Amino acid sequence: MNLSDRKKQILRTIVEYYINTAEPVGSKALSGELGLSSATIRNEMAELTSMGLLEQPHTSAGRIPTPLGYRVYVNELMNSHRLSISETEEINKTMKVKMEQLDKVLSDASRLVSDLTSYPTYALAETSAPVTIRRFDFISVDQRTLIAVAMLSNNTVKNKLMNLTRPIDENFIQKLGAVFNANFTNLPETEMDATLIASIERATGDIYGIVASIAGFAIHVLSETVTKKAILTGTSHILEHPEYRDWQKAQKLMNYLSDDGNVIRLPEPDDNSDVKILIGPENVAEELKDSSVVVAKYDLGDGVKGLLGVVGPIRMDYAKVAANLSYIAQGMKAIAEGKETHLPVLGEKNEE
Amino acid sequence: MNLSDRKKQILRTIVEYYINTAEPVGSKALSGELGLSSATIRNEMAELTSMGLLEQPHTSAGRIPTPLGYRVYVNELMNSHRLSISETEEINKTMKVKMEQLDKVLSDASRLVSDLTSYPTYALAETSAPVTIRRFDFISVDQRTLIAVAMLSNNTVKNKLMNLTRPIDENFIQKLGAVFNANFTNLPETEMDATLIASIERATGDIYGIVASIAGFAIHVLSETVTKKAILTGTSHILEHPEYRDWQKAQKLMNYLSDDGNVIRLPEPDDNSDVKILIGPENVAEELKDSSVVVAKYDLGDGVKGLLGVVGPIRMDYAKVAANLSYIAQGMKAIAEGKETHLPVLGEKNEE
DNA sequence: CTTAGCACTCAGGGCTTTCGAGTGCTAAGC
DNA sequence: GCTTAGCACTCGAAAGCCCTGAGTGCTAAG
Repeated sequence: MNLSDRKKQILRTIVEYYINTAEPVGSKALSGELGLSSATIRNEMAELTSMGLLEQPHTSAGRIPTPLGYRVYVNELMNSHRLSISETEEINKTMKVKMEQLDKVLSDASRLVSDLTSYPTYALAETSAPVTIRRFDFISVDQRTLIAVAMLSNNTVKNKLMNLTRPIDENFIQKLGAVFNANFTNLPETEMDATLIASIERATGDIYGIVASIAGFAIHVLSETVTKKAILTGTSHILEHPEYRDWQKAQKLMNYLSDDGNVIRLPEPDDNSDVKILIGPENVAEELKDSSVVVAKYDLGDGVKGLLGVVGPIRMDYAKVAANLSYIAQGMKAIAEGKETHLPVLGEKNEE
Repeated sequence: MNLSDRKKQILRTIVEYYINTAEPVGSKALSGELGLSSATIRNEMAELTSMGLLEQPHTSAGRIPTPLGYRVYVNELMNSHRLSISETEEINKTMKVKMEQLDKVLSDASRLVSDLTSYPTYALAETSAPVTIRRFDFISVDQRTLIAVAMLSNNTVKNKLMNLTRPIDENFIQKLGAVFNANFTNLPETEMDATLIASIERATGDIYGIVASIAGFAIHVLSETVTKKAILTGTSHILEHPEYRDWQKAQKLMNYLSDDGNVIRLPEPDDNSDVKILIGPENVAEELKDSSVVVAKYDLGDGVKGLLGVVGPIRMDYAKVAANLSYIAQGMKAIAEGKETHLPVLGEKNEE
């Protein structure tokens, strides 16, 4: 998109003005800001309108950006928002709380973003590398109770308590361990089939019916780790934005988001960028055509990756949201590792 | 509250009419239903109004129940809603899906209720009996990695993977197990103090700094099990109800509910009843003064108890909500035990 | 005690008017 | 040739107004 510098400046000013006020921007308002007469600006605006970057809600109103206008803004004009000292300090302070499990990391990060941006925020996690069981251990609690512990290739540990119908003997437990570790480890879920399980039953001489339970546990564990996890926070924020004052619109969006499946299917940033921005109609889902999505990816190591995303009106403060998202996505790894977070404090004080 | 039979009937009819339509009820509408002239009904309504059971939104409108009116209705007039065959069948069908963890039981039950009632629904779980650690096990994964497994008195098992700075030797692991099981089991969290931990460090001759980590893990585990868990589903339903068309009201309520702490502090049914109903101003929280809460309690055994609650407008179908809640609360135990749920199919087909 | 009749009230919907922000166009100025 | 002042025009939003009709309380007759 080839625009004169002045057109660029006008477009940028309009987008930013509109992001803040949610009111169509008229030529007079800009003339003060840019040192040009309103007439001149009207001429420029007319051209931007015919180029499809601006539109008028009705004849006698100011201009608002079209989705294409936002796209040009985001691609070419947006100053990357520099987090102010107070912003980074707030983030760091909140992050410092040491977090323990993945669940908590996700929900805390998501809450943090949604508090900072006033938009609903989702966090997704998935373990990308195919997980296998690296090792089994069996611990007898008492004569009729056994704990099966599975250690996974991604360094997480799962366990299950099993109740037996008759007393079990210690030798058998040893044998269970030996056989399972020899034959049932490092397998993808698909190879844990009935034949294999039957052969293990024979090898151990299982008379408790426990082998089948353990195999079931193993399969369950693997299937569970593949599942993506979604967390959603701050949906009620959308009610603050005038574009969702119509309760049906708000509800449509909230319903869409409250189904984890939908959230999981949202797109992710390309390999070479860390934030992706989808503006209004660029979204594939019908329910999101009137909204925008900003999404960042993070990597916690150990094969755990995920997305952190924000959903809001098309009139969204893309610069600020993108800055916050990528800063926090970046910090999540430190958090997950339980380190005291110590992200660099960025930027100087922003324009305000 | 002493009312003539006719007054009772009129009050009941008004409440039920208003629950369905959300429109003030006039004397004419009732005269058809009750076989009395509108003038007579007006006289009765005037009296009910002066008794504080009904009110008029404005002079020329019909009557709506006051919170006190609802209270009388709930206490004395409400037919307990009999779930229709199709209703119970739907519930049973949905419940039959076998659920695995507490988390899932809660969120499924909560979703089920919110789908059935179209109100936001919360589910709380808490383990009431103080939990202790019954037993520790330590499994070495490799030279520098150790899994600590804690088995709790409520038959759940927790574990944590620990990384060591230097290779560990098998004898030391044995010793760890012996010492921890002898000195650190069956203790409340409060007794796991620094003195005790120091003495264990001495007894094991810990040179890895691992004792402190294990103790930390144990304390964390215990503190976590005491924590109440809250799940919230279907908040967007409130937008469907005309009393929350004003976005600020909707947001006030949603915000209040989205803070787990608030939800946890909601009241619970008295010992002798299984459902509690709080009508509008009867709620202590300012944010709930315009809403009603219906809450049922359940008991999953193993010391896990909880609440299942619905929040909605004061004009709520108390009978139906209470019936659904208590039916499902009753069924949760079966679900949690992984049984095929087989609740009795209740009632005959309802009035409609 | 019930009911028909009647005058009265008042919120809500529809219609009109007014107001003003903003526009495009034209003509004058630098 | 670009910029700007001026002007007529457009049209949504807000305000005012009227009308309608549902619902009321009261009274008097059955």
